[in-house]
Amino acid sequence: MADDKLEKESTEEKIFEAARDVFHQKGFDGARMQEIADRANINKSMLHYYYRSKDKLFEKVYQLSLMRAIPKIVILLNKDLPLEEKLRSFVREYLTIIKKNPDIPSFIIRELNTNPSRIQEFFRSQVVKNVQPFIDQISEASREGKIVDNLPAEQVVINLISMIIFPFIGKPILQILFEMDDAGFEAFIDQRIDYLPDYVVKMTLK
Amino acid sequence: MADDKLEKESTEEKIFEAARDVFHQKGFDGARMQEIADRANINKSMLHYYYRSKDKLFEKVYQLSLMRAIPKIVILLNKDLPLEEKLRSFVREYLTIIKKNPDIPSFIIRELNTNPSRIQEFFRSQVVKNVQPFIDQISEASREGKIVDNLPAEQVVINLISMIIFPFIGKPILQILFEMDDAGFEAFIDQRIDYLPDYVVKMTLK
DNA sequence: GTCTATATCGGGATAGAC
DNA sequence: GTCTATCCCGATATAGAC
Repeated sequence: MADDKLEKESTEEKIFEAARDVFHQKGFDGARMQEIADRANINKSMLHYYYRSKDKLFEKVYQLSLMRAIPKIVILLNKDLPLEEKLRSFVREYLTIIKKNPDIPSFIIRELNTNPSRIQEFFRSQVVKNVQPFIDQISEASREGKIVDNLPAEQVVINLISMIIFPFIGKPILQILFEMDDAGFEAFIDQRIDYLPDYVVKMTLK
Repeated sequence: MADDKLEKESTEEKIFEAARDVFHQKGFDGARMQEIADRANINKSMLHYYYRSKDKLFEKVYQLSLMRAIPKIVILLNKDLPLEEKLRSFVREYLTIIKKNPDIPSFIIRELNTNPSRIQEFFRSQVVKNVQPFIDQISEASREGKIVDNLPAEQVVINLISMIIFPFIGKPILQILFEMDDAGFEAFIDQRIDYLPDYVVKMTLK
């Protein structure tokens, strides 16, 4: 999807976009250089001309995928906002970003579970320290007795992330279970964007 | 884990268990017949002697994995219980089962997202009709105004499943984010088994 | 920069001896 | 049933002409 753009677009870009699509769908192990070439409508040897190897190409793809999924969120988490407001906008923003890149979660999760080492360093260096203020803010609130059931921050955070990310990862199940087509799924996500921010606040804060 | 059993165990069983471990960790595409053979401590050609092909072996593995993860749950969902009780036990039972087979969720989700056709038929034939009564029960409750925010059944169900399954899939993220080792993760799950059943009821029913 | 041809290798699968 | 040797294909990667 996404193209049929007859506009001029460099071979390098065409390759990258094709690679992104294929890696996202099939994962590193399932991806075939030939399929990437076909989708980019170029000769297979061009892949190596521009990117040297499958590994290097993959590296580029997942770094950009992570960059696209994470930094915008992280900025939000570092702002000096009351927890309630931060929860609300975290859920809304995150859902909105993923909606635009709906195959990134399953891609990242797949690679993370299949080949952790390749990708873990990015998390450790880029994500952890930026999420820490948010975690601290929740821990603080919990100590002050403001969190439902006095849950520790880990539980609150995982509940948040679960409800935001999982629907995209579980899309195939969802579509079978509720006989949804792609349009139905999008409507389903829009509904989530609508109610989930307030819902999360309600289920988290006393 | 799980072995070092010096007891006699048939070659066929050793192969199956090794295959299960490798397929669960690496997925179909990432798995290597050689690695399975090594782990089972047998010769590679034995794999073909007993299971003909990688495809056939995989088929056996994922069918058993699904069988292990799903039927017990499904029975529960068909019982004639009040919704509140059903929610509570659904969450508790499901968490407990997955805790014993913690790598199954990411395995199933990976294959479902990577190669849907292979696995979708099972869901369609085995799962959907058995989950339907549960879905109907929730829809009914929603019509009667008993569900928080009057959420439709799809949203309720996905919220449930998300909170149950995602922590296992997201384990690598969790472990980085909260500097958890495996013991820490298990404690984290035990905590969920403890609070989540009631928590879910509270956030779902008025 | 783009193509064709080819090298190289890994991995699934089979043959056949024991 | 178990082993060794080998086949064969598919996939990454490179060489080299244009």
